[in-house]
Amino acid sequence: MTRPRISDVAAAAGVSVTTVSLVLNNVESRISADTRLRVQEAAQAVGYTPSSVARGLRTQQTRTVGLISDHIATTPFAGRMLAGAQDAARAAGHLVFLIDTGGDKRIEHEAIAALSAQRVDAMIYASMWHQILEAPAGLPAGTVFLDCRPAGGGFRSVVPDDRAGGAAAVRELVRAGHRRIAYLDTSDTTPIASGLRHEGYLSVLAEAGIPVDPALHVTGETSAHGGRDAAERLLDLPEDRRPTAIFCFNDRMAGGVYTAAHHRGLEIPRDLSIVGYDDQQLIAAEQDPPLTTVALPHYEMGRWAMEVALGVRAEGEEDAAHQMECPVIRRDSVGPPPAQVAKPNRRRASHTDRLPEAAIDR
Amino acid sequence: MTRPRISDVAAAAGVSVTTVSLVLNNVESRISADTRLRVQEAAQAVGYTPSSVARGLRTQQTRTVGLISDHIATTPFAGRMLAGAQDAARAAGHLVFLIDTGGDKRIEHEAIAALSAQRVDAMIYASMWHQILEAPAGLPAGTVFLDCRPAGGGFRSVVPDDRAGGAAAVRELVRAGHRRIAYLDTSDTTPIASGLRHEGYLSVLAEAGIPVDPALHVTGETSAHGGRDAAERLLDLPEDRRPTAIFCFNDRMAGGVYTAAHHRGLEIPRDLSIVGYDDQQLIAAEQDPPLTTVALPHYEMGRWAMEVALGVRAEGEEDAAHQMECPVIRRDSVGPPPAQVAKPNRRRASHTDRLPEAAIDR
DNA sequence: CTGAAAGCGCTAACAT
DNA sequence: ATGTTAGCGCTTTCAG
Repeated sequence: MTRPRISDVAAAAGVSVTTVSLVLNNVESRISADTRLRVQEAAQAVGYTPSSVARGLRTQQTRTVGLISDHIATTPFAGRMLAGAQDAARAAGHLVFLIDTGGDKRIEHEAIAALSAQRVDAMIYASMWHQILEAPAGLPAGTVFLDCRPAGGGFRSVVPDDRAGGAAAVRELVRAGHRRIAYLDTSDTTPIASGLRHEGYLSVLAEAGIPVDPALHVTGETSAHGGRDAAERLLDLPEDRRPTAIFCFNDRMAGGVYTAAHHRGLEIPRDLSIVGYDDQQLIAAEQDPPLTTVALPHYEMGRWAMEVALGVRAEGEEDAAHQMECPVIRRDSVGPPPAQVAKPNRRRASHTDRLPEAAIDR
Repeated sequence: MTRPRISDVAAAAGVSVTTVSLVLNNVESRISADTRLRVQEAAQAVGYTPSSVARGLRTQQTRTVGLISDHIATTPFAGRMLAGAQDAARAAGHLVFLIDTGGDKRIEHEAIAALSAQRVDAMIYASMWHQILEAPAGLPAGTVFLDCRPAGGGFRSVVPDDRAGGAAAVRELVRAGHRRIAYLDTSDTTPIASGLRHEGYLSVLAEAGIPVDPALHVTGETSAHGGRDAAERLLDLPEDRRPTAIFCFNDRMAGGVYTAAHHRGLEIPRDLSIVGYDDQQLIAAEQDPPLTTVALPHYEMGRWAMEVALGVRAEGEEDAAHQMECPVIRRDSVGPPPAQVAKPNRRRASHTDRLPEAAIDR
């Protein structure tokens, strides 16, 4: 038994294939209402489903999109990007081919070729985390970069605004009254986010008139363990130099800070406030107390990328390299700093008092 | 500028399209070596990429597969299934359409229709977690179910062997010398895995001649919090009835057990041994000490599903509903039970001594 | 060893 | 208001 085709429907309805095509595609109502009905019934009766393949060949539009990524599909990390991209694609009536290259350049090359051969209407090149990378050869012109940017430019892209995100995190802490705020950074120099968040940290300190203490910028391996080690160093500082709050490069490292704090009998947020980054559900929401963190707008970025790739969103010229806001997710790991027990410091107190709300409020 | 087609290559090489097609598809070397070379060079020169769409129309084979899932792509959970499926697809020269329905039946229905319209060569229906579900209407005959099974049968499927997995977890504990082993179960009655793992638990207890204590089977919400609460109840038991080891429904809940243990000053595994399930990297590997757990063979299941869907793996008849082994991942949360301090119990001791290794060893 | 030609299933001029 | 027909770009008989 072979699949019914349009001519079968035409025969069953006693009309031409043109008519069938016209009614099934809702083209110009130049077809009479009752032929229309007859055709629809005939199509139903024979169980007809138009072939997207034939249609694609004829129209030169496949209504498919290729999404190439290094690891996003196979990693517990950025699945929400996929969800956003998918939703946008579905809304536009497109199907998505997903290829995870695992970071293998050869596979990536093949993927681009295969996707081109499939005549996808658009292509998205996604990364697991915010980075700047060499655009692979052979990418079609309209390709949009998701969570990464091409080193040489030439493609549209969307990435999180990590600078603003870092600033928002630290501002959260400054608002709560903290003055000794550490940045527990990753020692990995690859992620561009590390530096950007640091810039955000520095800018808010400046806004709030808080002097920078280099001892409060520590780094560690990007893991709970690394976070814990780095936190130990911070908490080993003499009491007047010890931070009352720690902004962590990510939630995993923040998890390590919890461990370090618990081991010293420090209660969060009473004795120490913590802000993470990434809003990884499995970590952030399940800490005790739940971790206040900055969310990466994965879903929105995925959606944006797909929408501009498909042309349903007309992005402005200046928007070719889009930055997306990272909202802070308030949970319970931030509180006011512990009351100063010893050596109250006039200088510190006065600064806190005249903290310009306006300056830290946007 | 339009894409070059096969006739352009033919013209450039001074041969017919037949010849071009033949050499580009490596068909029967009835083509002379030098025409072959000329054609290849011409193809290269004009930048020719065969259209999979046209080829698909002609051959009625698209070399594409549809993968419909509820949530696997957008959840931090089972991405490895995708990786396995992808790798198998790539090995077979197929591209995969991925559709996440978010559990929405209407979207699922549209997805099946869209994929059929695309004339995919095969289809996989995947679930985020092991369950038995009603097969949606319209699924093509050869569809294979991944991490789930159709209630009525009729489709091939692959799921983890949760019964054996539960048994392996508990055996791990029995081997370490434990006799008072709790099963910290989920209170959610949906997951079929819960009951299967319980069966495994019971069977190993029986094997080892350990009497079942109903007080040692507790349930909680499927989260760190739920795990913690349930663990509290277990640890509140009078000393002689308290478990020395806890097998948890999953790693998240096991994380809660760590918290409960720490709060009481219990050290793992010195005072309490723990085994989880799922091997979620973000949780299991980052616990302190790292959690011994049972891994779900996501990658292998994804691979298996794709291979049978594509027919590269000839599964036996009896294998239509395949069960895949869940390996235990040994880390550092299991140790011998704490030395009995009070009321040494002759019965208990004698049992431990004559524990039949053979019985618990397979 | 190579080429001509039919046809995969559809859409869209162009007729009528 | 509806039908005829020419392709979309390829593979594959069937002839030479």
